[in-house]
Amino acid sequence: MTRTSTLSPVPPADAAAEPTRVAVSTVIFTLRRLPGSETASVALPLVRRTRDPHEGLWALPGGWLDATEGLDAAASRTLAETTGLAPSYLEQLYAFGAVDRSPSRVVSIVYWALIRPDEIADASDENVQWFDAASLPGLAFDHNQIVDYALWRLRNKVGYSRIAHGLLADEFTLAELREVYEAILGRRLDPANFRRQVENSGTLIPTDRFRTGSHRPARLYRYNQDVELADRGPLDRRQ
Amino acid sequence: MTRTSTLSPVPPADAAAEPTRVAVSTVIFTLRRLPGSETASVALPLVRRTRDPHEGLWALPGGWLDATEGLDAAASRTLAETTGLAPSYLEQLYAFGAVDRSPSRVVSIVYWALIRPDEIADASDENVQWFDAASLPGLAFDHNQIVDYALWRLRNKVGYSRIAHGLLADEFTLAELREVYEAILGRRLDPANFRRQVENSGTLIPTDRFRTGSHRPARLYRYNQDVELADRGPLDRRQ
DNA sequence: CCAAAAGTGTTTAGCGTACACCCATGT
DNA sequence: ACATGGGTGTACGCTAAACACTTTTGG
Repeated sequence: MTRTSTLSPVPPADAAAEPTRVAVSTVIFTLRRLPGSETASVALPLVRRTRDPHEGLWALPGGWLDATEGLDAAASRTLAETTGLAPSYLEQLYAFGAVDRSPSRVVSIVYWALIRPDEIADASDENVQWFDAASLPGLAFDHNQIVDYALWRLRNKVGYSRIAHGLLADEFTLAELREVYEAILGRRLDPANFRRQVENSGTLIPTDRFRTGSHRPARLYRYNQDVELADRGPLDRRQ
Repeated sequence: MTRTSTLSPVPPADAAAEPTRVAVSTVIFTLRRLPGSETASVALPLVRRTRDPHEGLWALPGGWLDATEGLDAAASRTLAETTGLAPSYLEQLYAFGAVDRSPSRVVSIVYWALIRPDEIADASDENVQWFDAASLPGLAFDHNQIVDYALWRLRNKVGYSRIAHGLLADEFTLAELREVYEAILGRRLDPANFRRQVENSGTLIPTDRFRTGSHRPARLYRYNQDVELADRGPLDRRQ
């Protein structure tokens, strides 16, 4: 038998009868401080489905891939169309393609994203609602599984990458940065050790300004733009 | 404006005129010792394209996603059909979907895989050929970029995961395991320190048997099946 | 003055690296 | 016997963690 590349120009005709469609969804995280809570927690927006399948259930924001746009662009577009949000960080998470994950055959390219709390326009839209990541309802499709995986990736990546900055404004105190880490990791960090670690990492630039208001003023820091925020997949890899 | 999930049951009609197709490809690595070389090196099989686009160029093994199979199954199937290989480790790498990566619109779900050298049946197939990963020719589509990314992921993952075992037989000496690491990382490792690290990791079980043949016999080890080989994405995550 | 957060210093434990050294086998 | 890889011991340097301590503000 002589084997050749099966990537023929056109797939078999029978497959074209009910083609597999490509959707793009995004798990977008932010931090918020629940009223009466001491600590911040991870939250994400969900969109109520207005059609079958799973009409009425909450689902990840997303939509169909357009023929004229790349995957990243599709993620940004569908996220904006469904929620009005524009993430400060966006990275591909995983492609989900189990046969039974939807009544029709759908392959979903899922992204995960971060957004700063100050960039969230509180849209008075009853079909978009923010949920605490730790206590989600039953979602449409396999979206609970997807969110769990995105959370795992977030917690994992915060350990070796600078992504926590995607949740903060341009200038921030070390306490604010530490709060981000604590919310994502779900545990308290030693302020003294945290300071040294982040100072020695070379990713922060101290400014001359201070955050005042209570107790001793805290110095404000900026990102060091020379350092990559995080690996964003193969596409912006320089070589 | 009231936003809703754009995941309507059917995509727009104009998009169906020239539908986006889903392909699956695999970067499958093994180790081989080139004749006359002291060290092993990473190698991968490529398939010669027998049709346009890029007829005559070498490409990653792959094929179209079938409507009745999941993504993982499609990767295994297309890999077997094009090369006859069955990997010992298989993990999703990335979804590539740039508009201009192929003349027609194709989203490729790319996997990366490992196979043990002893599992490679040397097929006398002129359309499948093994290449040294460090010196590839110009490949079809964006496949050079994809291989580079897969190599980066391999090198990265070998640092915190047990995937190196996917390139070895059931029983192996520490020198053989070390050789795998050295080939992937591209640098020599201290035998003494390597031994301690891997022994303390708890992933190896010493057997009573030894590899003899030259100099002092070396103890053979087995995998500890209780320890996960590596994270294989969200699908076999237990919670 | 006091509370509380900002910021500094010090000690300890663990781990990776480098490297000296002994052990066991084939030739 | 000796060369060679298998295997052990040890010292050094870096970093994370724990925690005592000083500084600076608001009230």
